[in-house]
Amino acid sequence: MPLTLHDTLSRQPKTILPMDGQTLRFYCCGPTVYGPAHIGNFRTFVAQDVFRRVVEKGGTPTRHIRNLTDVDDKTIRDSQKAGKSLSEFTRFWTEKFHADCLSLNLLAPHVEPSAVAHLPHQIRMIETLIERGHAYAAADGSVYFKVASYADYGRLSHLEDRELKLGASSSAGAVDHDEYEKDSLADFALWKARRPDDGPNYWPSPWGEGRPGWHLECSAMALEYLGEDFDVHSGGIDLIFPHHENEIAQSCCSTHGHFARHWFHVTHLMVDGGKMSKSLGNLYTLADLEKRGYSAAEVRYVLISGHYRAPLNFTFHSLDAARQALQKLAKFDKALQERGCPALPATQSLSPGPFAEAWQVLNDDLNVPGALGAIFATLNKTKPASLSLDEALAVHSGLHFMLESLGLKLPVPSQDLATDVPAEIADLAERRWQAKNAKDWPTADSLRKELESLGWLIKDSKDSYQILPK
RNA sequence: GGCGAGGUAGCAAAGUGGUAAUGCACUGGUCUGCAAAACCGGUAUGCGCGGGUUCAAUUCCCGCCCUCGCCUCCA
Repeated sequence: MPLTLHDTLSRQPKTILPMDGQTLRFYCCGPTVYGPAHIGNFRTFVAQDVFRRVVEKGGTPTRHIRNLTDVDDKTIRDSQKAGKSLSEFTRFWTEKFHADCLSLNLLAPHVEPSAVAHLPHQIRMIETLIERGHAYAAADGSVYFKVASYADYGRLSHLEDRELKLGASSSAGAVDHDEYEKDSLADFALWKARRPDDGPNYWPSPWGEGRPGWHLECSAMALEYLGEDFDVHSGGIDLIFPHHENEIAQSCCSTHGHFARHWFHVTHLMVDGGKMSKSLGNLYTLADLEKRGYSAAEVRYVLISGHYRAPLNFTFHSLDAARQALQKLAKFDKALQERGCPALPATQSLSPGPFAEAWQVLNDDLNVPGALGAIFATLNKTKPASLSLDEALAVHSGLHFMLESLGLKLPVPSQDLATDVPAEIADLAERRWQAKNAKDWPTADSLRKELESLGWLIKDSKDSYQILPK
């Protein structure tokens, strides 16, 4: 079953097949490591992760590259503010990022190149662009890409006549005073000449000391690790313009390739119906949510619970819903285990089995919410206790095939959570049990109420009872 | 102003030219001394608004309203 995915460039759904017939090569724009990534950033990375998992589950190996932007205005500014060297500063945030990725069950990219580590590659690309007449050095030592030299500029973002429309832009007046050297307002920096406030963060180049422009790193690293031509390029929807537009221009002008064949963009996450922003106080990191008692798995569930091309509204209620949904899956899995299935399939599941519909839906433009719906529909009509062992094993294997495709790890069912019950609580519970057995309902009920107010719930069964944290 | 995405039950969110998946919440039942948990049910005559096409539209077409994103370095 081939995966189809919407392509931003052609605005059409396209079948995803590796152009070399073997490995699907794809590049994702990674984070700028100057602070903790927020859940909006992670919506994109999680969507890319599901994409990779579905491709691999479908039987196609992948080569996944995701860069780290470890030199730009923000990293330079904030590292100096923190009194740290750029590399020390970005290493710290890179490690934080990796820890979050691990918590969210993101598969590590095959290569995670950093901009600073690929300066020669970027310089080489600039030299080629200058030789071919697509770039020019300004008097101050900066180098710019000449947008007018590339006829196809604007195809991705559909802004063919950008310069004419600049007057309508609200930010048109905010021309960067440092970029007055440009021939045209539309031209963008490939190399930025050293400035006093860069501190010690500059490198030598044929045009003098300075640092690479942001757009260039992705082009250079994609070329290095994927070649001139590769299958899929991905990022947040905000990167379409100018970042990806510029990447296409640089890459196509410095090689003879077509660059990425397919563009996969993930729509932004909204919070409480609006944009996430620090000033509104609704910008959350994974750590913020964990502090409030939510697990990374629950966050992941919320992030994939909307289609990647539709805006998704993040709320705490949706986190609570995710918790219950995961519990429902976990309880079903437990029931299968009680029917004789192993905790996890002995080997990686190879087919969706009874969840074929969910798998099919998932392969139609990565419709995760549709797939989740189909999974629950199958769940609701399957009674583990009434299955033969073979049937149970097929359901179990299919379920895990789908969970692996979505990168969902099941929590421990809440009633199985081992908790330390304080002696005082255990004592109250025991007294209530005695009262109950003595049919002294008023005493039993008041003790149960007391326990509840202390944060503990009692779950009775025939011959015993369980104490659970509320 | 230009380009793009979206408006479906209390919340979230799929989907289809023939009468609306799924999760949460709510609610009825079974069970229980009563609860909780679990299990079995129920819950949008309706899919932003107004026209049109059609035997039939939430789904196609036209117009309008609203929300969100981008328009030079924000995933």
